[in-house]
Amino acid sequence: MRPAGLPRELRLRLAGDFAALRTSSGRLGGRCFHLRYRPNGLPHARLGLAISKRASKLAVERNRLKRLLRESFRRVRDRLPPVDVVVMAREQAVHLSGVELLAEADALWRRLAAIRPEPAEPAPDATPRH
RNA sequence: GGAGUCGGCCGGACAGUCGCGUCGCACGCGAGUGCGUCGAGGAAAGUCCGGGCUCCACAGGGCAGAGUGCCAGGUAACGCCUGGGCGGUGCGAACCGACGGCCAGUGCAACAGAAAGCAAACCGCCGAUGGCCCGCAAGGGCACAGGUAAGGGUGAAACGGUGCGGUAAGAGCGCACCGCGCGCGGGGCCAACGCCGCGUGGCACGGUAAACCCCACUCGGAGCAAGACCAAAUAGGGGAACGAUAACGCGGCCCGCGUUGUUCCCGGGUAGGUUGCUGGAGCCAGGCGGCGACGCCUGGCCGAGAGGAAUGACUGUCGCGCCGCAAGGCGUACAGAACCCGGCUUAUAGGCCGACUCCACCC
RNA sequence: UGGGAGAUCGUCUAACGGUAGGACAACAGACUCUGACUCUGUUUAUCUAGGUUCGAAUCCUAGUCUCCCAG
Repeated sequence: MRPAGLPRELRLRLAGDFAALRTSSGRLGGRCFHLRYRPNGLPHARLGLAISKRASKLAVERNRLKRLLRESFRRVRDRLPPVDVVVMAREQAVHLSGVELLAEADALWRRLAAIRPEPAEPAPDATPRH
């Protein structure tokens, strides 16, 4: 796997993964992003995005946020601990330019990398909650 | 040169690095890797209409309900488009218009006003005729019966307009012209219409149907989470109700058609994959028919198909706009496909092309 | 995706097509030594743009926003 790539395996795609993050996870808050994380027992980090209509009513704005976050995650993912992380956008995010948002995301990645994950709790069973 | 109207079109370009998705090829046991290919819009938007497609019955009958509403044409269809008529706005090019029917019925019209509708008469005018009074009489007076709708005033709206005659005063009461209604003929795509001609009626049939309603036409219901296939799993558990004059499919109701147990509560279980999924009322060029919307023929082309959801990030050069003497700086719209089309509506920096109108000046 | 409902003073709500009313709140005054209560008065609104009508919160069309329902 190319080190700077972002294949689909590195994305959170199941509702159960999101549900697990909602119930038990650590949190970090930034000016325009909010993220939650938990160890996943895999050799790499995984990214999930939750950009709601609260962040912006325009689909083109929400797509821009998601693409910028994916790009940012792609560049730093091999320096991150093996956690699942879901990023939520706040309402102020849409008013910022691309470079400002990337800087904002980088600050969060650094804070996430600084946190030493607690020693390997067992991998979350993928049973989806109803 | 300035101001404007209509129609059509574009809505950044090129290069490099990293990255994502579809498809094809190659390598690899496999995970995957490499190369190539294609990868948002004119509105993809709002979801306001119309269709295709799928299932329910082959989409059937009636009632109810909803929509449309000058005429003709275009179209798969439409509430869309084109042409024409009528009305309105503008000097004009042009633009705008739910624009059928209140002599089928019912209703409404605040305030004002005499009166708001099968007409009536407040102020006014008259009082010829009848009545009363004065007078010998001629005649005069009163305004009781009565006549009148010309004038005043109210209102959004009050039963044609102007002129002449006529009269007691008046009045389509009569006449002329204008307007209006009806009929016939011509014109108009056998139409709307009322452009022209002829005849006829003294002449209201008031307004309102985006009031109920009437008339004409259209509409069966649901929606790609439609629907189809594959695999896996579970238990045909307990209770209650209805019962073939029943229940469900089926949706407001009835008929009709189809199926055979159906429904509710408690408890338990499953909701994984494939397909539908993009070649179509498709796009481009040329020719022909038509005022036009559009149609027909010939040739060429293939241009997204995701599924926690790809089409991105950065750098450089150029273009365009604004600021600045300059170096340079800033900006570069509205906005992101989700079954697919045809429309409508709304948003949109800047720019290009064509046709036409008005004003000013020059030849 | 489909279907339905709504928008009226700062807030909650009324109003056959005919001067948009009430309650709470705010402000001013009265009562009181002061405050509260009470009384009186005042201010403030029809989501936006068009249309129908003599006249529109009401009827119609388009838009904006909010809420609800089904899957």
